[in-house]
Amino acid sequence: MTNGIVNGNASLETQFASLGINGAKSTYVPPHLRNAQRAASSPSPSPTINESGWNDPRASPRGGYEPLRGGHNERGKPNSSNTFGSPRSVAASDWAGRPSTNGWSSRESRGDGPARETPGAGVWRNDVHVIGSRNMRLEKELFGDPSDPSKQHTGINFEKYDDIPVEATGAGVPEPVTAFTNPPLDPVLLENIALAHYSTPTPVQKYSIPIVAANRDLMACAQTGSGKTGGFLFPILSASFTSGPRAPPVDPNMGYSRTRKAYPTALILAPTRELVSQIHDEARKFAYRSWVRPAVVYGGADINQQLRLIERGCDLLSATPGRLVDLIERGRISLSNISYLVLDEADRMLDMGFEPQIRRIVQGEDMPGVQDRQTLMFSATFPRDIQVLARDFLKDYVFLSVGRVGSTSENITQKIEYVEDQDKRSVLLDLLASETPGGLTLVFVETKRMADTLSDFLMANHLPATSIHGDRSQRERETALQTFRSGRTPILVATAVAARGLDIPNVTHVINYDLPSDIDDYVHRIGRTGRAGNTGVSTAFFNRGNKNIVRDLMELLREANQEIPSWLESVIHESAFGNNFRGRGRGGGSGSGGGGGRGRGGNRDYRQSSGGYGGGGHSGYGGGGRGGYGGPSYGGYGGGGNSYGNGGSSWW
DNA sequence: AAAAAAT
Repeated sequence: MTNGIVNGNASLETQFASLGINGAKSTYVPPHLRNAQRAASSPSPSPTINESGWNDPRASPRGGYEPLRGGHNERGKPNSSNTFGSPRSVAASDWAGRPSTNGWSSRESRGDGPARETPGAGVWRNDVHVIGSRNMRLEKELFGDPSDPSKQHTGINFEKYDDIPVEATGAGVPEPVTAFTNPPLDPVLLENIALAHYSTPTPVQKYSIPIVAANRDLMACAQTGSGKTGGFLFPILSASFTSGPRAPPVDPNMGYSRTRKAYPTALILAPTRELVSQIHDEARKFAYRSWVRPAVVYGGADINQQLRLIERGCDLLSATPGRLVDLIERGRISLSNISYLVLDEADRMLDMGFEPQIRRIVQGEDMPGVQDRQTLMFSATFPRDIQVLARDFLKDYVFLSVGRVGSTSENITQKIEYVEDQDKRSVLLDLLASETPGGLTLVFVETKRMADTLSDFLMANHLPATSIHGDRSQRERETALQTFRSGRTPILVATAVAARGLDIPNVTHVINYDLPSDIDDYVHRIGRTGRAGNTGVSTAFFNRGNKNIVRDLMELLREANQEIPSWLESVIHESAFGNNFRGRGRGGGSGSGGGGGRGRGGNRDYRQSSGGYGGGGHSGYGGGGRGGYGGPSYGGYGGGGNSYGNGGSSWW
């Protein structure tokens, strides 16, 4: 939810203008930064100038903060007892000799006194969670109101979820919860959950809440729309609210370094900037009124802005790997305080070549070892490289497999049209012409160039379209997303950057102008519609160039009870002989690959397969047959040679 | 083959 512009179009202009007024270069400030700054700025800001926070002397990199020597003294208190590493001299009952918990991470927690407290933000003081006062303006910004369609809450709350198959395996799986209740969740979190109008936990949440509460690690095969974000935010925030901040370590450079270092206690890694931004927005909701300060860092945005915001509080950090590594190298973020690590869309991150950065972050820096933190990993699939990552990053984890939410849900009608490449444009125009007004249409293409040319083409035809892809600037990307969300440009042409995770309410139609070559991508793409119990339509343009996906596509359509055009059947026969493009290990390409297996490892807990490493084979899952979802397509690697299919490698 | 991501 890219917010910040919800107050109207003027808001954006005003904020850019205010940047100019302050004599700064007109650096682009992404929406969430504007919000965070506003939230952090003084309680009674003068309307426009302070909106950006830049006029607040405390926001200045030089002028604002206290000198660092001597640690982070609380304003108005004697300096002597507040140095990092030296016990605080406070009443015996409270701090228990801990150093300044929460570090410098918020002014409030440094005891700035009530006058400086930010409305809507709490503090951890004297071992007590002091809840911040309510702030209606912030509440409206975070949770929206019923009249704001761009803030509708999605992906949560429907009975349909009861039908989604969930499998939890591992030693001693905690019983799932059935509701958001006080034990195990912190009351403050419950209030925020209520504000967000979430009434019932989704399957992922039902399991993840007790799993994390029991200090277990989690490997979850689940897709967005399954309430994944809440699945990790709820238990982590709940535990954080209850137990308070973890004491930051003594930094040997503290007295000399010019810069402050942030010591987040929770880290969330995700593959794309927009996704990270969206997670951060959720975190802001559920951290409301608590001592936890969410922060976010990603590339393409002004790093100095991000640094300033980090200095204002960085307890729960959402990040893309590259920018995080950068900030670690600059010595501005330490991971030594991490209690919770979340890898979201892990398979996607590996696909994108993030493994070196991720390994560096998790294993090559100062993050506590696997035994000293809790790790949650989310992935749509569970191919071998993810299994290896799970083995390295997780300890005795619970494996959770949630059925495919997007595709199996019958609220998406999937249509496949045979369209030759040269006809695609005119077919698209026809399709868009027959669109019912009020809905949003997402058009997926394979290349960035195509995204540009196609959106240009649509605009030339007087259609309100925009585009998003990785070669556009971050500013353009966010503007595109915002105008799309708000309905000002109800047609968005997108590359894979928008395929996963983005939660955009009211997308009524997903058009696969170009089909992806990977069925998982297809599933994610169509999952952008039909959310929140709404119905959605997906149309795919298929031609002979898409042979590589036809088998998986048919399987999927069948699974989802969708109509399968007869010509599609003939294409599969065309390609059945000659080039066996899938080389599906044993079975010679017959349909026995198993529903959902997709030659990629499916989403089974491999530890239960014979030959799997590490796992104590416990029972509970028969393992035979097509179990509704994620049928076993491999016989466990390690034993039996190459039955593992092509393990995610390409066939060409 | 393409996309994404630190600069």
